[in-house]
Amino acid sequence: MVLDIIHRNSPIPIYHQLKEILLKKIRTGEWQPGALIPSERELCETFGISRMTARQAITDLVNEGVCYREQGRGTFVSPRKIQQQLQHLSGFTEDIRARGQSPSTKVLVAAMRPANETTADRLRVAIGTPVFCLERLRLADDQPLAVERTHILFKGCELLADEDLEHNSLYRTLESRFGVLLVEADQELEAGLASAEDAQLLQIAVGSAVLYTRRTSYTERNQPIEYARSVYCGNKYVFYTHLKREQLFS
Amino acid sequence: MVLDIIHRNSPIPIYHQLKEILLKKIRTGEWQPGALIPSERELCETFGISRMTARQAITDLVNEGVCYREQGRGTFVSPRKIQQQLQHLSGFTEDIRARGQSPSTKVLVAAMRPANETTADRLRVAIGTPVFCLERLRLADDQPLAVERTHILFKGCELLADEDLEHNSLYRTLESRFGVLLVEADQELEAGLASAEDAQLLQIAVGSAVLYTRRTSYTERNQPIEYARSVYCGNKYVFYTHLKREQLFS
DNA sequence: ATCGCCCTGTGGTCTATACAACATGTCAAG
DNA sequence: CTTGACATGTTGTATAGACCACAGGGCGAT
Repeated sequence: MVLDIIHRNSPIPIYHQLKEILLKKIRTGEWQPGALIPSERELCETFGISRMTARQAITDLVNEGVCYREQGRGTFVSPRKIQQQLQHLSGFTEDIRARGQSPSTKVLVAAMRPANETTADRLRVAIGTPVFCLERLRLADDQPLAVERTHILFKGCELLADEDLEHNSLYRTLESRFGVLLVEADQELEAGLASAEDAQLLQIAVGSAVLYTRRTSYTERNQPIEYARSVYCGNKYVFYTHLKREQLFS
Repeated sequence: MVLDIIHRNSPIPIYHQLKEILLKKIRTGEWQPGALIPSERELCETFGISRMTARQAITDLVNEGVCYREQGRGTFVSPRKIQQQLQHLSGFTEDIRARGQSPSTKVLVAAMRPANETTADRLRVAIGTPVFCLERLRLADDQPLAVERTHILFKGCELLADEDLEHNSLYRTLESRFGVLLVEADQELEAGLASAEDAQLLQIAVGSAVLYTRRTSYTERNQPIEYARSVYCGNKYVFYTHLKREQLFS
């Protein structure tokens, strides 16, 4: 604690400096999840700042879910958490890596095709508009895990056919090679039974449990770029979500 | 504005009272999205409170996404959005109503029981700790749709046995009768096949597609209160989520 | 007409202080 | 041994005041 000091003439607000100091202790593991962090008054004393200022730093961390307070006891480091949200939009590649497995991909289809009714509706264009269709078998440790059928539409999307989408993440390719950044998505999940075609691809029995997902992804400008339908092996894939209640319209 | 007054001897904090007053103006549409709300100093003057107190109320609203600030200009009402997130934590009753169907419930079990290993782990207590177990069959338009098995633990949870949980929402009961507000949850979703027991309850064939969910719900203080396992009919229920990419730790 | 300064009002940061509410341990009275 | 009062330390709420940074309008100099 001694080496971390507050710079009073810095343009960076004191509460923000303190926040960074505390965050560092937590991220480096010096303060483990569940650990009691110094009390507000202790922080005032240590850094020579007002309690309200120390409190503001901690309040920020609490709002971000990094810490939680217990009146009369103190402030503690939150257990793990966070990170979850991001993974959902990071795609299959990152998802699998995050769980310590080795992802691989087999491209089944990668070509321009006219949009059917559902796809056209999701991407807000006319039926028959040519869109880039990508069908991929996704594997983890060489075990088939999902079939992903995605439809992409933006200016120049036909150039996706030249990309190596077996070894590169689709989302990273969109971002780095085409400057297309997907930041939001609506997703539906539904349980079902494996069809003959899906069963064969996934090497499971017809009628096995599978999870269907349908996802529409949007750019910052709220423009739909991707519509993806996927089929996941029921016994090999679990979806995680973190839900948060908003007070509005209670 | 004249009729809304702050009660100084109320046990409810002033900043919270102010927050409610502001929220009401927004919800009733008196202040439309994009509208400029009174300045912090103006609110101090109007309600006879300190600026820091007024500021705390507004800060809460900003953190909840209801308002946004612009330095040098003022504080404004946020454009819509939100709403989606809420539905996930609003529970079955609100979910079904939202889709225009009539929800009903049959309570199968409602009693205190010792926690098993999984439940104890999720609720962060010792194995065998008595928790309130609630098992309910959920129906929409009198059609069985899901079986919900939830375990709840907080001081006084045994009094839940006296509540009418067939006609009242569990979450609303927790909130209004016990002052327990669940604001966050971690949820897992997985596809599976109906077991004999679940199939009978849901009146479907054994081996039908079902969706399993496991959810741990937390209070504002990040304390786990509820651990729920549910089974949903695969062909009658679709989960919606809205995903958003977060910058955290970028 | 345009540029630039100043004034005013806004949110942003910070201090110093006070008391309330709650958790926990200590210790004396029963 | 148990109970209750008390002390201490924690976060929660609230006040009054100060100065900074920014936005925007007014107004004079050019």
